[in-house]
Amino acid sequence: MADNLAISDVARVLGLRTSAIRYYEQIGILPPPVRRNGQRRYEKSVLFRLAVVQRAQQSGFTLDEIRELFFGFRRATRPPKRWHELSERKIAELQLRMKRLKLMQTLLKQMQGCRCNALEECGKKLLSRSSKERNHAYLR
Amino acid sequence: MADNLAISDVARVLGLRTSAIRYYEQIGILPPPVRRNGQRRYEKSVLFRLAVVQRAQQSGFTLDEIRELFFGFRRATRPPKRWHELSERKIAELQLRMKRLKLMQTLLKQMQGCRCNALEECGKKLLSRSSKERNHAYLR
DNA sequence: CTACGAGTTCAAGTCGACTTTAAGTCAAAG
DNA sequence: CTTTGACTTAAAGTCGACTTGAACTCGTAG
Repeated sequence: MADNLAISDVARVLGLRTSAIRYYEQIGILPPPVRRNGQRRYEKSVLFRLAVVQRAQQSGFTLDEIRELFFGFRRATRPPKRWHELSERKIAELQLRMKRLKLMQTLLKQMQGCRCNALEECGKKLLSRSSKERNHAYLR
Repeated sequence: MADNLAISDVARVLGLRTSAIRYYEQIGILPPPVRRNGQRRYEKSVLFRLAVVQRAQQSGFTLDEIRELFFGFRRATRPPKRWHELSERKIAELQLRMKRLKLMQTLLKQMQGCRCNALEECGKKLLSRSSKERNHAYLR
């Protein structure tokens, strides 16, 4: 696969629409690429960048967060303190998210075991738990 | 805490706005409650239901999925086969999501270690991996 | 020369999940 | 009585993340 990819090539590899790629450029997730006859030509590195963007989105980050987190500082200059704090928070957030997914999984499994009141019982647990959590503002 | 909760009580306990609760009723996530002088009065069970809804949302389920998954069959009748399959898929989906969060966490940690090209390298790995995955349509 | 396929821009449209606004009802307090 | 505060409805608005549509420009193939 050569460099100088057309926008449709990039789209195909990543499973995106070309409109999404233009949109990313517009909001500063992708840098404006070189042009040939007015058309965008990309180098391979954009594919790696987009792959990270996709995964970060699947991890629940917004495009604004992604821009900040991954492209918010000049490479070759070490991540500044502000970024370090941000990522530290995000790492903790991911940890919490994972715990919650695990709980959700457990609930679904319980429901499968035909514990038909699992829903209500689980709701009770969640409720008492979240009233505790609400005191030390944990997420967002 | 008595039964016969006003909509504002429910909202306060769950940390929602009243408008969200009315919206849930409208789209069938909550059953229409009894009314007193035209006003909605809820029993405690609605709190448990909403707690589950919130967690499911945080786990990445849409409201449509939540309605199907959790309120899509009459309680007391054991979950039908169709539901069982659906939840089986959702459980697998959660597993995949968790794996991805873990990967994301690893990436962030690598970037913290000032491996400033971690981003590009990680992108490469993700890309080669996802071209494999695309063959056995894994999610959605 | 013209027709095509792929690209371009800019503005407007869509979707999910709500929120906001406007106008109205009701019971209890002053 | 009138005011207050909490509720009601229906319709319109918002936000993020794109998509769609209309009108246009290219280079190449016939």
